[in-house]
Amino acid sequence: MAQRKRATIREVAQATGLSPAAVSYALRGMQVSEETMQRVRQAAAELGYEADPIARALASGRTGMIGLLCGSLEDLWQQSLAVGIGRALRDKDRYALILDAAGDPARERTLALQLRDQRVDGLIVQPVDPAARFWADLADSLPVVAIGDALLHGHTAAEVVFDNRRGVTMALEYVRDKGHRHVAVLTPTRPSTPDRPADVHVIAEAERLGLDIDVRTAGQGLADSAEVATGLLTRPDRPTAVFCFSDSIAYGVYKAAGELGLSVPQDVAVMGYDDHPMSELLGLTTVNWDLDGIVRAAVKLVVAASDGKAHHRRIVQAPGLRERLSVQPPARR
Amino acid sequence: MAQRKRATIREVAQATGLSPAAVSYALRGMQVSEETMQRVRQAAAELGYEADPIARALASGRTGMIGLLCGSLEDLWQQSLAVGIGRALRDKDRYALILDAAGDPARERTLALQLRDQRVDGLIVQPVDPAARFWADLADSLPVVAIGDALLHGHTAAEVVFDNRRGVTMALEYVRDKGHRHVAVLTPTRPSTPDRPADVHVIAEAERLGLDIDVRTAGQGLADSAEVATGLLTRPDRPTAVFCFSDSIAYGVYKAAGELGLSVPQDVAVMGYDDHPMSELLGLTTVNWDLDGIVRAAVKLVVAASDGKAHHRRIVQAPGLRERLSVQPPARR
DNA sequence: TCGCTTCACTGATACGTTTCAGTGAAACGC
DNA sequence: GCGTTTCACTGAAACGTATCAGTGAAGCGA
Repeated sequence: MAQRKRATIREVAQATGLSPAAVSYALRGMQVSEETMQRVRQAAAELGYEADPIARALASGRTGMIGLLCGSLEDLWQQSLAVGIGRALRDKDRYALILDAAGDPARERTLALQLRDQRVDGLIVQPVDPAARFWADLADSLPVVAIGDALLHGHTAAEVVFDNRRGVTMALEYVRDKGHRHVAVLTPTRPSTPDRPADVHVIAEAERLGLDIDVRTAGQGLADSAEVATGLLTRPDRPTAVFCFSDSIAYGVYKAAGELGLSVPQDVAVMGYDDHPMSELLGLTTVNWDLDGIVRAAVKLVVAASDGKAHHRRIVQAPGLRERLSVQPPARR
Repeated sequence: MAQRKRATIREVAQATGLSPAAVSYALRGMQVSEETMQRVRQAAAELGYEADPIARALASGRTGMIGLLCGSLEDLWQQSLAVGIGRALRDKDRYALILDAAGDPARERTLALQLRDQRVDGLIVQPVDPAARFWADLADSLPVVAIGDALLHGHTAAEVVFDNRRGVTMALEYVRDKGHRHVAVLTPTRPSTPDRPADVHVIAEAERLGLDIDVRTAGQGLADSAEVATGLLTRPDRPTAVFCFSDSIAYGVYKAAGELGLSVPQDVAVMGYDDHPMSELLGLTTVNWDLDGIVRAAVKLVVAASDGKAHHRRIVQAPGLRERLSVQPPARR
C-alpha cells in the first residue's frame, strides 16, 4: 500500500543543490570533487535512491546483464552449466538472462534477437544451429561467446571450444578396448545441416577402429532417449554397447534397460559424455569436461568483451575419461 | 559492421502519415480503424520495425517478464522446476528472469528488489526466508506467487502450497511400516527462524510414530549432503534409515554410502522427497509432487495476477508416494 | 599579465515508447 | 435540427537516466 514512490535522480540533485548530470557522474565515480562525491552519496543514501535500471538501459544502451541462450535445458548437464554460469556472473555483479532454445533453431533465432533488444551486454550461447546466418549480424552488434563444438565461423567475440574429436576418440577407443565391436551411438537431435562435424567424426573413427556402429538421434533428454533406447535394446541383434553423446541420453538408456530387465553393464555397456554429477552415483563411465573451467572461461570472456577489453579469443577444452563401471567386456552370447 | 539502425515508431508513423501515438495504438490492437491497422502493419513489416522493449518498459512500467527467484538452484529438483516454469511461461509469450538466492536470505532480498526494479510483471518465488519483512512491501508493488511450504503470511497474490505435513507423515509412516525405528533426518539448510513448520512436524510425527530420530541439516546439494551423510554413516550406532528432505540430499547419501562400501537398501534405507527424474533410475523411494501441475499452477496464477485478473488464490498440492527399492526392512545386526 | 589547459559542473537533449487530454467529424436519439 | 456520444486520431508530456557541448573558474608556465 504505502507505496512510496522511488526517489529520482532529480530529487537527489535538488537535495544536494547540484544538477542531475553531476549526480549521475558522481554516482558512477567520474570526475567530481571529493566533497561533491560525499554529498551525493549521503543524499542518495538518505533518500534511498537507486538508479532505475530500465531508464539507465534506455539512455546508455547497457544493462549489466548477460544473455545465456542454452541449446536445450532438457539436458541435465546444460542445466548444470546454466546454473554455474548464473552463479559465476553474479560473483562479478552481472546477471544472467537465461533462455532455452529447446533444440529449435527458429526459436534460437527469435530468442537471440530478443536478447539483443533487451540490451544485454553480451551473450553466451550453446548454438543449436551454429551455421545460421544471423549469428554474424548479432556478433556485430554485441559480444557473443559460443560454447561448444561447431562454432560461429569466427564471427564471435570469443569461443570456448570442446575438443569433441578427441572426446569421441577417447570414448570409442575405450569401448573398443573393452572388447566391443557392435556399438550403437545415440546423439542429441540437431537441425539437419550438411556437416555435423562430431557425427561425421564418430563415423570416421568407428571405421578406423573397426567398429560396427549404428547412429541414431535420441532427442535431448532422459525421456526421449529412453524411448529410442527401448527400440534399440529390443532388437534381436542388439548392440553390446551404447555410446551416448550426453549423460542425459545415457540416463535414458539406463531407464530403458531397467524397464526391460536388462542390467548395465552385464547385458549392455553404456558410455556417457559430459560427466554430470549424477553419473558418479550411477557408475557411468563417461567423457569428462571441466564444467567449472568452462564456466569460468565463458564468463571471463564475455565480461571482458562487454567491457571492450578483448577480441576473439579461443579457449580449447580438453576431455578427460572418467572410468567407472558401466563399460565392461561384453558377455559371450 | 553494417549495423543498420533499428526503425523507430516515428519512422513508421512518417511512412503511414499517422502520428506515433496512432501507430502505438494500432500495433497493440486498440481502437483504430481497420484500414489504419492494415497500413501500420504493412509499414512496420517493411521497415522491420519492432517495438523496443526497454523503451516500452520505461514508458509503460511493464516488461512481459516474470521473475523467478529460486531458493537454491543447487537442488536438482528446483532446477527442474525452474526449467519447467521457464518453458511454461514461454508458451504464454512471457519470459522468465531466473535468479538464484543460493539459500542466502540477504541475497534473496537483494535479488527480489532488483527484480522489482527490472519491472517484472510478476514474481514467482520459493522463499528462503518466508518470514522476512520485505515480502509485504514487495507484494504491494507487484504480484507475487509463492511456491512451497511456509509462506508469506497472506501478503502474496497467490500461493502454491505443498502439503508438507502430509508428505512428512507419509514418508515417516512408510519407513516405520518397513520396520525402521532409528532414523536420521537430513533437512536442507535454512535460515534459523523460530518456527520451521516442517521440521517441527517431523519431530512431532516421529514421536507419534515411536521413532528415534536424529535431525541434521545438510546443505542444499549433493556434495554437502554427502559430507554430512558420511559423518552419519560412520558412527557406530548408525541409523537403519535416512529420510532426506529432498532428493538431492538423498543422492548425497547414496554417494556417501557408495564411498563407504555400504549399499542401499541392504545396509541403509534411504527415503527421498520430491521425486526428481533421476530417482527412478536410482530406485529411490520418495515422496512425489506433481511437478507439472505445480508449474502450471504457478504460471497460471502469476500470469493472471499480472493481468490484474485474480487475487490471492491458494492452490494446495497433495503428495504421493513413489515406492521403489531404497527402503526395505532393516537387516538384523 | 596573458594565453592555455584542466577541472568540476551545468543545461539541454536524446533514448523510444506509452498515455493523457483533447479535437474534429460522424453518428445518434428525440 | 440540436445536443450528446462515440470514434479515430493527434500533440505533448511523461518515464528516469546518460551524455554532449559548453562554461566559468582555477591553475599553470613563461
